[in-house]
Amino acid sequence: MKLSVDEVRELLLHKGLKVTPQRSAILEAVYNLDNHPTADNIIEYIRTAHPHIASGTVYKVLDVLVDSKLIRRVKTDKDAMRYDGFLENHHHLYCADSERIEDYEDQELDQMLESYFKRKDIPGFQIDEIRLQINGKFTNKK
Amino acid sequence: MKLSVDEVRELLLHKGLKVTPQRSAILEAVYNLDNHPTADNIIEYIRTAHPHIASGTVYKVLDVLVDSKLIRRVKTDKDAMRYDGFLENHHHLYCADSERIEDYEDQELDQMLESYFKRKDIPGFQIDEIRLQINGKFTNKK
DNA sequence: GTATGTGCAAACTTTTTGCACTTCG
DNA sequence: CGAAGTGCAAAAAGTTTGCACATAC
Repeated sequence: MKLSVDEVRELLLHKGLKVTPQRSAILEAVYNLDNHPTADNIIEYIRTAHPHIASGTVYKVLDVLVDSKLIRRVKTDKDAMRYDGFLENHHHLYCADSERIEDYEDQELDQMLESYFKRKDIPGFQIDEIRLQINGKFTNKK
Repeated sequence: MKLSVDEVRELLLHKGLKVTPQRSAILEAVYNLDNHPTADNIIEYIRTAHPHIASGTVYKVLDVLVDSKLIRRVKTDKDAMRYDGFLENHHHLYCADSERIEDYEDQELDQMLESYFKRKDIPGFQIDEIRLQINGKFTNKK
């Protein structure tokens, strides 16, 4: 998924956020880096075009983008948080060896889970969303 | 799940690990603290009985225990890693508001997922295990 | 013009590391 | 006894914070 600066601008405005060059660059970076980048990956990527951005700013902007649901945080077993610009509901394939994370989308699976949990109530818990962590190994090269 | 020091000793020996007071105390702590504790929670808990344990040791031991599959790391959206002493395959209920995490076990669900992914191959990926992150809100008090 | 965002640097939290000393088997 | 584990303290890595200055609307 590649987005232009204009499309990114639209996304920000649509959420009622002020459009700044930093926000545009960071949002564009998360969408265009498709490897579920860390904050550090994002900073490095942005600095090629935008050398004076402060890392504190990147963290602050990432928080804003997560809060307004333009991007998501991705859980990992490692220390650094990773980010995800894929908007539709989806799951993740994790490979512990390579630390590679790929998106996995499957509507049939989502429907199956939805009808399952509609039937099978969890006492004392109200479900917002279900995400699968599919752990295993990639058998192809990237 | 409450374990005695002797049961903990057995678990360590069974994995071919040397038994030390620190390892026993840490493993016991992870099993007996049922709130998916952080390293800090574990240190605090152990120090009541074992005041001189070094935090570096706790981190080293936790790594060993995770490697030998006696405990698991639990992914969260927050900074601190959490640990889980529940051995059987299970899923997690997450509440972002309260940071509470509960275990969720359901064999019917596991069977459904297993047969689904047996049928639906993911090209280029070999599945080891599937875990659900069920995000939502707890409606009862703890 | 004003509320909001950014840069910078310092601080903070969590985790890792190196090395001398200790302990388990 | 020897290999492996521990304590300690220092440092690394990732992230947050406070405040003066700059910018979007």
